[in-house]
Amino acid sequence: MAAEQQTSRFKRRKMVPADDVDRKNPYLAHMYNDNESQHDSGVSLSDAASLNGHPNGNGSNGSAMKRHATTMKQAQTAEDGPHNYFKPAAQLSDRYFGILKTRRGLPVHAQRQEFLDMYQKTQILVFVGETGSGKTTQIPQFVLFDDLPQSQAKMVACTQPRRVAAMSVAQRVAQEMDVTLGEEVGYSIRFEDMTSPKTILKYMTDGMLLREAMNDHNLTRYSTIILDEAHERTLATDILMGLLKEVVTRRPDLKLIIMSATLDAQKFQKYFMNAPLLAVPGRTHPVEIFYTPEPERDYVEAALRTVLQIHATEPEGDILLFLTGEEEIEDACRKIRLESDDMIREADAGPLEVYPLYGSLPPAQQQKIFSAAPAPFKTGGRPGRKCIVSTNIAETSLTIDGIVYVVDPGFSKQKVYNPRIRVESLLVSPISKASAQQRAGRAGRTRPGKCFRLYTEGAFKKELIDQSYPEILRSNLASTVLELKKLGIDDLVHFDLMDPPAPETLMRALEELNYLACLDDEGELTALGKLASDFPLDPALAVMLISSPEFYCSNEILSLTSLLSVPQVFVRPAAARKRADEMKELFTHTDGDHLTMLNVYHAFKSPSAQDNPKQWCHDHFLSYRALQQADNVRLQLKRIMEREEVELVSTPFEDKKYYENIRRALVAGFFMQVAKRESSGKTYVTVKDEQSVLLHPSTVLGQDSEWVVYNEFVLTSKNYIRTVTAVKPEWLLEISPTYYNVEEFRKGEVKSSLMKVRDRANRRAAVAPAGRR
DNA sequence: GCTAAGATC
Repeated sequence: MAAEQQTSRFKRRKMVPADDVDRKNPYLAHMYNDNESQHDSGVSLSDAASLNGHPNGNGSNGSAMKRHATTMKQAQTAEDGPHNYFKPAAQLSDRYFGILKTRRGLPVHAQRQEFLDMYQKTQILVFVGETGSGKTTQIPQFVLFDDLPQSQAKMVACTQPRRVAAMSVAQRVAQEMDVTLGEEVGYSIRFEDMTSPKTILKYMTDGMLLREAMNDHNLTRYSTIILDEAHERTLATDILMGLLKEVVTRRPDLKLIIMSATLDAQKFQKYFMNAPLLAVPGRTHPVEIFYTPEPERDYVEAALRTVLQIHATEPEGDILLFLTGEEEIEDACRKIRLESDDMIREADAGPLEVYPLYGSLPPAQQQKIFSAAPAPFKTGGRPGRKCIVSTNIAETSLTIDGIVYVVDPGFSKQKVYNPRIRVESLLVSPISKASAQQRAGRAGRTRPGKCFRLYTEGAFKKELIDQSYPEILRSNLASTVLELKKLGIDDLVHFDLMDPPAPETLMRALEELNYLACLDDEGELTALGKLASDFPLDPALAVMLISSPEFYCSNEILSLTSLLSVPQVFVRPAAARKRADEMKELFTHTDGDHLTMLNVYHAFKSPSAQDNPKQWCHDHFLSYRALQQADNVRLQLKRIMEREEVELVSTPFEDKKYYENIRRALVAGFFMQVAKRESSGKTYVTVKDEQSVLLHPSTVLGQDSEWVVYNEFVLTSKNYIRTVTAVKPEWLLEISPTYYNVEEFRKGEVKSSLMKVRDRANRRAAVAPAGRR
């Protein structure tokens, strides 16, 4: 059978099981050569009791524990109950003891004493724990029993890159500690603060901790801060690391734990003044890796072929295929379904259920990936299985049990930033070795699995970089620089980041903030800049919002800002493009996409739509989720505006300047994102950078607008500007004279055109009576 | 002729 042959084209390669790796792990050297026996005996209960008093003032159970001098034995005694150590009045439940037994079987538990020894000795600790080690749930609890934050009226914080992780881990740990979620154990994410004055352990997003740091530079509420998943190197984690590196010197009482997957632990150690490192093995099943002997020309085609081969020839087990984006995924799903139907008819294959998975999929659709694989057509027949075709959301954010086969073509969409043309865009790029490993690991969650890499072993070794570049090296840093200024970091150039961005990127950010008048010419934060940093928004959006009362439309700009900070509100399913476009026309404002979006929002908030908003959105091909989210953001921003006394005003809808005012306010924030149509008629050129661009095909704007502001630059098959609205050149000169200092423009169509406009305006001004202007 | 995913007092 052809499929059989093709499978054997994969070169077999045995992957070493995680445990073996760890035995040979040089980071673990310290485990085997020193004084671990000294703690083995532990402190006897009576010894412990003679130490300091119980921090709760209640020694009802466990032994008295001295802060930063406790032992594993003491903690375990306390955990063994019968009373809840952190809630002395409460008796521990049966469920608690059930979970406790499981917890004590986790790999981290075997090294609890070792962890305590290191934690007590050092201010900063790097902790490496692989998947399945239990680090995220257990380490914070180990810390609690030694740090005793309640005795200092402080908390232990544990950051996560994702909201869902912060929520679900907090939920789990509250159960493990037999407390109510939101009391002793809570979480804090945007739009939801699930903590109380009782809280001693708080899981939170890294962005949330960063926001807190802006108002409390020393993070005084915390006695220990744990940065989890630090290897993901999110922008917020990177900045927190730089910040905390300074905070620890100002606050000798603060302890810091950096938790990461193994790969670059030494880098963290080095960065944190050679902090000691503790490594704990994970618990996963071995995954066999296969490579293609030759490079594949068309990775999608190769991926489909591989999936079908697995279905035809491999034993029972579900398949996970990684592709790069929505359209590619939907297309692949369609093709796999077609082919598998043929296989069922012609080759007696088992049933195959195919599910797409990507972030913008409605939650109900996302949930489907967890449904059980289909049963064989008849008992004893060929196994049924499910195949999930996913973006890299399945690499870190979503874990699907039951996956035995992973197909990895080796690509993902990644953000790249080019400071020269100031364009952030998404490009399909090769993944890193670390990502490839993470993907392979998805096959070994429940039992031994196989991973088919659609590239050669040579390519894996030589062409893939070890780690993806951290986000800070791939982003426009305007909002980061503003945050750093607000964090009290004056000297950005010498701020010690783990991977300092290119000087050009920093310069661009400073320049942009200076044009936005958030920083003065000395680089100091202005009043506007301070105010802008209070909003969880990109600087351009924040400035637009803050300026909008001057244009009598802050209510409208508030709505628009919210809409621009959430995913696309227009839905356009491949099967109903025409109807979707017709529906969009109902909202179209011919002057631009911004105004069209605003029309959508107003319609959404109208009583007739609010009657059954979900249905209404469905009928009008709009994303209910996005609009709801926009509503949420709007409320949050509105509260900040009220607090900061930014006026909320509107131009009456009947006023003929209603839309014009909104368009002018757009210019106040986005004057740097303006393009002019070239005389040739089809293409546009961005001002100053002179990039040749096209209007994105989704725009409502015709080709008749000479000047437009755009919300984003997307670099896909061509250079597009997306979400565009027509503006008048005289507004540019009037609203942002510093940026539109025409003399400084490079010679060209933009310059000559703006000069004409300026001269016309000047003539008019000269003629007009002084009092009239 | 449209292409990620995660985050923000």
